[in-house]
Amino acid sequence: MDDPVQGDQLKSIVERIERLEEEKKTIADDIKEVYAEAKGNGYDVKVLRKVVALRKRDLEERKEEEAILDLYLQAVGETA
Amino acid sequence: MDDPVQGDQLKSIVERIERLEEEKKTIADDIKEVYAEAKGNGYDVKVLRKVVALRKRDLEERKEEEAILDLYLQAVGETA
Amino acid sequence: MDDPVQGDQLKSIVERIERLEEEKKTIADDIKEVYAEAKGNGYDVKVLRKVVALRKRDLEERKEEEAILDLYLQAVGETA
Amino acid sequence: MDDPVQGDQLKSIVERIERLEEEKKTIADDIKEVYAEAKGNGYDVKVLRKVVALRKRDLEERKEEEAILDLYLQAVGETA
DNA sequence: GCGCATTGATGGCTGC
DNA sequence: GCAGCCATCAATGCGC
Repeated sequence: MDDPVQGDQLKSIVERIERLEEEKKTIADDIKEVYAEAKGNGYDVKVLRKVVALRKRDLEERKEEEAILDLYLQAVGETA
Repeated sequence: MDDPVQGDQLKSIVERIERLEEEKKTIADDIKEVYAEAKGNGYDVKVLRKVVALRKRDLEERKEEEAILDLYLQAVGETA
Repeated sequence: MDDPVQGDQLKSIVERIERLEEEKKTIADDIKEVYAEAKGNGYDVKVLRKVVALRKRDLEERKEEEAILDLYLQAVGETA
Repeated sequence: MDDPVQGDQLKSIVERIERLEEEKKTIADDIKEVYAEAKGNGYDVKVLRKVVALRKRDLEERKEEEAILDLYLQAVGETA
């Protein structure tokens, strides 16, 4: 641990994470801005969020069904 | 609502949000990757997370203290 | 806080929670048993879990759609 | 799989699991209610949770110690 | 100030 | 038996 190289590696890891988290926060703020702007244009934010969530869910649902289909196929025919 | 322009605006809003959320997810995945890589190099992820959280907290406290200091300075007639 | 009645109330709260958590654990164990039994009868537990999860998701999806429909109706007609 | 009896068995398994999961959810909701009620009576939920968690841990540790004690007793030729 | 939604942490289950 | 994965649960932050 006192090895400078090890210390540098740790430092590098932490800094990479912090950098990425900043970027993530920036994007999260951008999203908030879009909602705020939409609200300013008369949209109901709650509804908007529902729409986005529902579309996301639909997408996941579709993926999920594919996954279970694959499982069935494997269970029946031994091969994917 | 049946106004095509309004519909397009709504569509645009939803798509902008979805685009941003994808970016956010990409970054979140990057962060996970860094942790996974660190783990592969023998670091304790739990500890790592604590370090990051602690630094974040420290940073926020420092900002908070600066903000308070600014208030004090203003209160005594100094311009920050 | 030193009021015995207050102390008893706290005790009562904690005990109610603990009782409920025990019940919850019992049920969780029952679920495990069912899976184990199914496995003993030749069922693929992984597939079983997928089936259960998928059905749950379908149900939630339906509820979600109803919720968003209600929101739309409210947004349009002012009344639920 | 096309055997009706097998199909019924599968159905039965899934339904038993779903029934149990509903019960589990009911209890989880009851627990939430108790916390909410406690909050309404002026208790700090966060602290309450700590209390419950601590007692749980204590209980587990006591069991653990008993288990170790049993092992010791067996090791010296005593029957537990 | 409260409730909600997201995010992070923990513990349990499964597969190797 | 252990590591990785997943589901659950607690905590924080945000919006109303």
